Amino acid sequence: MLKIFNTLTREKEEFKPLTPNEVNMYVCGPTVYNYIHIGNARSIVAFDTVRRYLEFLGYKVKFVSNFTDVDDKMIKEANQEGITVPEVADRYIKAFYEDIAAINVQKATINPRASDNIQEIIEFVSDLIEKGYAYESQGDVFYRARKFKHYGELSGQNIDQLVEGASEHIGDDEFDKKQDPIDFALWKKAKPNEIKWDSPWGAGRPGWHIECSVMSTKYLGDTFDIHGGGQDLEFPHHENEIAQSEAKTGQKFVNYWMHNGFVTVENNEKMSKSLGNFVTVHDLVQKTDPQVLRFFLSSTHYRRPLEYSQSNLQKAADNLSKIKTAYNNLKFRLDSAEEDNDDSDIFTDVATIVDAFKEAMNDDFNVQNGLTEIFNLVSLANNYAAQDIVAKNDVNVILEAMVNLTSILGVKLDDQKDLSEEIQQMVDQRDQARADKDFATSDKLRDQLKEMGVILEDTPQGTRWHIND
RNA sequence: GGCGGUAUAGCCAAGUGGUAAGGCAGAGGUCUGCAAAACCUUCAUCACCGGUUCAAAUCCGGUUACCGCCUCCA
Repeated sequence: MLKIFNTLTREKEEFKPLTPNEVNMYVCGPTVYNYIHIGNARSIVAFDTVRRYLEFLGYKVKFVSNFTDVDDKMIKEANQEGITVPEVADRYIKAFYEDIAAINVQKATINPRASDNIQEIIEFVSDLIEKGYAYESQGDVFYRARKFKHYGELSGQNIDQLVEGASEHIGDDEFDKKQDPIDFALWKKAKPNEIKWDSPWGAGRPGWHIECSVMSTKYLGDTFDIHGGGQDLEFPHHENEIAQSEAKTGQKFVNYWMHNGFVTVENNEKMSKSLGNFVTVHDLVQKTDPQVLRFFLSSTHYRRPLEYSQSNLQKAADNLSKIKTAYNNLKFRLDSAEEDNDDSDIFTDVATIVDAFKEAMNDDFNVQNGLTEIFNLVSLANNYAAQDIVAKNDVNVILEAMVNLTSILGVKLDDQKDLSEEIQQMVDQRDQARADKDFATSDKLRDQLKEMGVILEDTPQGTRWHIND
C-alpha cells in the first residue's frame, strides 16, 4: 500500500486515486527564459521517479507539466536579446527537451504552454469575476484572497500575518490598485511594447498562478490526484492555485500535494536563479556523465535537501559504478552459464528483495531504503557470479530485477558498448600471451588498452572487459 | 515578526520506545602470475540540557546552530 506525504495535511496518507489504476498528476514546469539548472532538474527528476514508480505498480499515469512562456522574465529576456517572447520560449523549450532526455526523464503526456491557453484563461478569470472572487482594477484583474475561506491552509499561513508580510514588499502603485495587499494578479494590463492579448479588461497577459489552474483542470479535470512542485511554490503559487480553482469549480482541487526539497550549494544555501549560484544541466552534462547526474538527483529522498558538490557527485558516480559493475560482471557469466536450474533459491531471494524494495518505496518513495535493497541485489549478483557453476535462468532473474529496480530511479544499466575489431584483436593477443605465460607482453597490452580506456579483468571464465569513462 | 524544515560515524544516509540499516572513503585479510573486480573482518551511542520510562536517536519541555517560505524562483 502506497503512502504519500501530503503537504496539505502534513501527514503520510494512503494513496487512493480517483479512478482505480489511473493517476492524474500535474507538476509545475519551468519558466522558459533560460536553461534549466540542477535545482529545476531535481524537481523534474523527483516527479519522474514518482511517475516511474507509479507505473511500476501498474498505474496508468497521465502526467501534465506546463511551460510558463509569458511573464516578466520572458519579456525581459526577449527585450535584451531583441527577439520576440515566443522565440525565447521556443529556444529554451527545445533545450529543455534535450536536457531532460540526457538525464533520462520521460516526456510528459502533455506539456501545455500558457500562451496556447489564453482563451481558456480569459474565460476562467471572467468566471471568477462573475462569482465575486475577482475584480478588475485599472486594466488589471485581481483575486480577492480574503473571500476564499481556505486561503492559507496549504502553507499554514494566517491571512492577517500574510498581510503584514505582503505590505513590506508591495509597491505603491500596486497598493492603489489592490483592495487588499494579499490580493494577487490574475490578469496584467500590458505596458507599451509588451506581448499582449485582447481581453474584456483591455490588452494584457495572464498572471502567473492562473495558468496552472487553467491548464491542470483543462487536462485533468476539476479534481485530480497529485500536484507537485518545489517547496518554494507552496506559497504563494500553490496556495493561489487552490484559491482560484476551488472558487471556480466548487470542487476540491487536488487530493495529494507533493513538494520536493531544494538543491543547495555551500553553506546549505538554496540554488536559485535569483541568487545566481546555479549550474545548468546544459553545462554540467558536458563534463559529467548524465547518468551520474540522474542517479545523484534521484537517489536522495525527494523531500530532503540535496547538496550539490563535486564530492557528492563523485559519491553518486562511485555508487552507480558499483551497481553497474555488478550487473556487467553477472551478465558476463551468461556465456559460461549452464542450462536452467529447476530447483533454485535465487528466485525466492530475488523476490524477497523486490518485495522489500516495494515496501520501502511505498513509504512515501523512500529511495534510500530502496537503494539498500538494490545493494542487496548487487551483493546477491556478486556472490552468484563468483560461483563455479551458474544457471542461465538464475542469472537472468537477477539481471532482470536489477534493471527493473534501477530503471525506477531512471538509471540504465545495460549500456555496455561493443569493442572495435582492432581492440578485440589486442585482447585476443593478450589472452594468448597469458596462456604462454609471457606476462611481460600481456601486461604491456593490458596497459596499452587501459590507455585507450578499456579495462581488462581476468576471471576463471576468461577475460572480462569494461569501458572506463 | 509569522510559518516550515534540518541537526545520526571522515562523508552521504536509514531508523518514531527495546538497545544504531545501507553506500562511499579508511584499515586488515582472502582470491590473482601481477592486477582489477569480488568476498570476509573492522569502523558511531545519535547538536546540547532536563524530564517521562524497566528501556529513548526515537516521547515531553527547553536551548543552540543552519536553511527555506512570507517578493520572481523547482
